[in-house]
Amino acid sequence: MSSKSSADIPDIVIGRLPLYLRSLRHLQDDRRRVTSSHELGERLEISSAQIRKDLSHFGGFGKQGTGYQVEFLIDRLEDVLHVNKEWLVAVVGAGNLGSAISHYRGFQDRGFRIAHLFDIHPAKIGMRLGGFVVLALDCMQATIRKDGVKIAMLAVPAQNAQTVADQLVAAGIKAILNYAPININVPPNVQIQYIDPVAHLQRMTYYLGD
Amino acid sequence: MSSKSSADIPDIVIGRLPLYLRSLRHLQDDRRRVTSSHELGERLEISSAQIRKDLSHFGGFGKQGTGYQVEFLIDRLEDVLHVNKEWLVAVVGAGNLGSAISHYRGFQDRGFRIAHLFDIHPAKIGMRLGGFVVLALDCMQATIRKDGVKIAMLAVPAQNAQTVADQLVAAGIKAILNYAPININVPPNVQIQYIDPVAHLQRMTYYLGD
DNA sequence: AACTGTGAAGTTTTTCACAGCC
DNA sequence: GGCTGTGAAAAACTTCACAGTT
Repeated sequence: MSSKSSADIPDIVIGRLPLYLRSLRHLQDDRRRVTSSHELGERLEISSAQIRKDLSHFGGFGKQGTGYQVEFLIDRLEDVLHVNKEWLVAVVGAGNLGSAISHYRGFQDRGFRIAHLFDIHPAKIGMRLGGFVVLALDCMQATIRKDGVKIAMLAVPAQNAQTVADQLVAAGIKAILNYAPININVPPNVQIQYIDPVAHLQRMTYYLGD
Repeated sequence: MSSKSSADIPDIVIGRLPLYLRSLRHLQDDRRRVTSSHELGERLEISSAQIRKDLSHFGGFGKQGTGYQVEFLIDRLEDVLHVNKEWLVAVVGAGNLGSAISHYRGFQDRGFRIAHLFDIHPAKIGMRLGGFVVLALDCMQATIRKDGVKIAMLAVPAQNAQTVADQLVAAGIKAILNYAPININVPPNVQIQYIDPVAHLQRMTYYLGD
């Protein structure tokens, strides 16, 4: 019933919280004030018991007989995930992907603001992309350290990903979202997550047959 | 020891196979002929026992005392995942994201070829993007059906995602990779996977603290 | 009547540990 | 000696089912 220390809570539970938060926002956009584990579960194709158990790790957010207040639950989940403030994010790589990331509006309203965009190619440095001036990789470490940026998105070619990640870690980055299709080693106190569209496609073709 | 019918194999195992395949390709790029569950496990931060058990679902691919032949294992995993052929993929949405997807070179060598790029905006139709001419959404269903495309990447705004997904399913699409940050309903015989960078970021900020 | 929070039960997934082979 | 493949054991995760609350 009471909240526990963060080490107790399974990572798989943490991974679902952003999905709950996302669905709750959609409910809120539809002017809904109250919801239930059953309704959320239907939207997300997750069992209602699962949702109740996940949320119960952090305290009793619902009311028996009533359900969950949408706004209240959003606030609580934002607290838990530490997105009740705005995080600065550095983007490394100003190719097509880095450019798309820089133009994407969807980070801002969910707790993340792009602070800088870096690239190694002299031809790109100084260009404007998505409202950012492309900065040289040479000033990356100093800039990240100066502004206290803790999160980076890595959109460089696979062959450079480890080197750049090492520089990011040295500059004080604590979380990396890696778009390069390669595994990267980081110290245990640094978070890493991967985005590999092809891995998702291959997972689906397994079920498609020949 | 012998391979089993696909229904027996846990989806979580299938989800790891693309990662094994990706690592094996990197080993192959480094001219390595042989590897082991231990080496793969170190690179992927997965236990060696896990890798052996996963692979054993599909038959005995390794040799005791020796390990796994890199090329042989790549071929076997490509067979299992059905990426031993080239799949055609339709991209819907020619905004920044659709544009980045269309320019990305990394789909081709891993079994996927972009066949078409669709958008609804008259201003974009006819433009060249990443080697593709943007086609009107009106001709999407006919084009997909004509070419027998089975896979689509959805890169449209969240508010349009469900509608477009319904059209894709009606046109015969069997797998959707959805980049829109919203849950979508599809029939049970259609595969769906999600890419939501913000969900990954929020998962990491949980561990970053305030 | 409707819904949460939660122990207990059930299921899935991972790890262990070792026989068997190169 | 080094490695796989695999039953058995352990751990993790999900679902059940219901007491308790609104």
